[in-house]
Amino acid sequence: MNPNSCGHYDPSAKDMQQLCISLVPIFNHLQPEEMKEIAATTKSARYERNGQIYGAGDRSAHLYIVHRGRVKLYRLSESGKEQLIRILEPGDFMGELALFSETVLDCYAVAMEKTELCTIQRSDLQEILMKYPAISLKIMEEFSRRLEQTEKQVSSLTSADAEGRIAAYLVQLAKKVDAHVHTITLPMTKKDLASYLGTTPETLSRKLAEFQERGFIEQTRQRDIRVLNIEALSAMRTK
Amino acid sequence: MNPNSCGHYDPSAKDMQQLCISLVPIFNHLQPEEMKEIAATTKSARYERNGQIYGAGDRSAHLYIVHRGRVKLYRLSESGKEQLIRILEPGDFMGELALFSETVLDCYAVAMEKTELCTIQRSDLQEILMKYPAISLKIMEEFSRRLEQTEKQVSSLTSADAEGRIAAYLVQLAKKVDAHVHTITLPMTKKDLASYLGTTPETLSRKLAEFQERGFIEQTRQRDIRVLNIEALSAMRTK
DNA sequence: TTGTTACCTTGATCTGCATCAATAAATGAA
DNA sequence: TTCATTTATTGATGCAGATCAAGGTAACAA
Repeated sequence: MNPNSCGHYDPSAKDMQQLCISLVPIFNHLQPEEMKEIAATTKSARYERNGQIYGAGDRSAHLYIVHRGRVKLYRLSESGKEQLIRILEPGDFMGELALFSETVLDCYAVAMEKTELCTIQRSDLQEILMKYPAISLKIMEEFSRRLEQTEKQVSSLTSADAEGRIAAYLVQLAKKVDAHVHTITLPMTKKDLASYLGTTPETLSRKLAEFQERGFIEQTRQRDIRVLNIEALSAMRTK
Repeated sequence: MNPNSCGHYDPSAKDMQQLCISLVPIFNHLQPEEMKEIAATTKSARYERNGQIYGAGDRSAHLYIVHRGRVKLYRLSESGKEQLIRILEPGDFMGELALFSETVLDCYAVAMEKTELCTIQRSDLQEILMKYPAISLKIMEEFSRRLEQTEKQVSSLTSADAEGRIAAYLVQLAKKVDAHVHTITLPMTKKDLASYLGTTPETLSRKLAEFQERGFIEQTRQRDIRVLNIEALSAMRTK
């Protein structure tokens, strides 16, 4: 699917496009002229909240790089249930499968808020990669990070129960923020989080209530949680 | 871990090493001289059945390419249970995480049979990739394939029950072999397969027995299964 | 060959959590 | 602001499958 058919292409914002290139990790190590050259091959696209970037069944041959905003990637199961794959933040990219194999996309990409993407066409990117091999190294770095992350997700699904997975997720989030504050904000709805963790909203809700009961956490607002006892949560992975 | 400390390094088999390079998909598209150049930087290592190639906690900076034999990659859960990540066959590679990030390995690699690997050092590979950018494209292709595969595994763990996952696995195997024969051989023990599918050997055994009861399959020898009704199995994914 | 070990199978039990249902609360649009 | 829709919570119920146990079988080493 051409991004222009959903989003808005703004041909006048050349500087902004270059900015996009200079912001994302896979390109921001290049020389200014190199960036300029690449920027010339990219297009920019904007999406409103809930705007669909692509859907299952599309045949895209683009690499999408998130410049601003957030994108939700999900699959639909047989029964129509939404399974969250991951959330992309600025600097992340998607669509790479279509770049290397001639496959049909099997998941949906939707903007979670006002979002701006850079897109690069398959053929253009391949030329760029042949010319600037260092970019490939960056992309592979990102690939391996994501592969590691996804493999760990498989591990946690097979080796921990729902309670353990939820606890581990909170610990992981808490460790990212300031070590003393430990107030975290869930990056998505609890419904989506439940899907991501391989459980249901009901179970997630119950487990969080139980953690609070036991004094491990305190739920302040809708998606804000203060972690009070990170050790107890850490000790929770079972099996 | 240096492969030479576990396996046997055979410095006289230069031709064999070159052969190794010429056999794996990420290198076999190169010109003969290019292959020769790369072969000069690789080492060969042999492992006996059950020989450990590396273990969790090791700090490897090698890319391992399977030349002959099969390698089992697994993680140990908190409780010491083995979780199978994947099985590598000739042409597959592993250890790529260590090539791009300075992380400690968190899984085990063990030869399932007499196995021969090529190893390339991190620094050597990075030089090669900068010199021959086409290799990076091949590696990224493989990365994206694996990422897709792993993401699908996550999907199946969250969206299908054990019965559905087992059925889907059989279908997938059956589709790989000759369409008319439909006799498949499990590539691993049922214990490992259960781990891979996120269930227990007991459940796997029971479900296979049930499938046989219902006439969908026929279990011949230990790991041989004749698929009699692939449609019924396909229709089994639930949720 | 024999012994040893690991693997597989079947039975009985028990529990974690999905599911269905019914409010309540929050969010975004108008 | 108000209304409509999505999201979150809490209760009651049922079942798939994990776990424990024990006997049978295949694989491998000596």
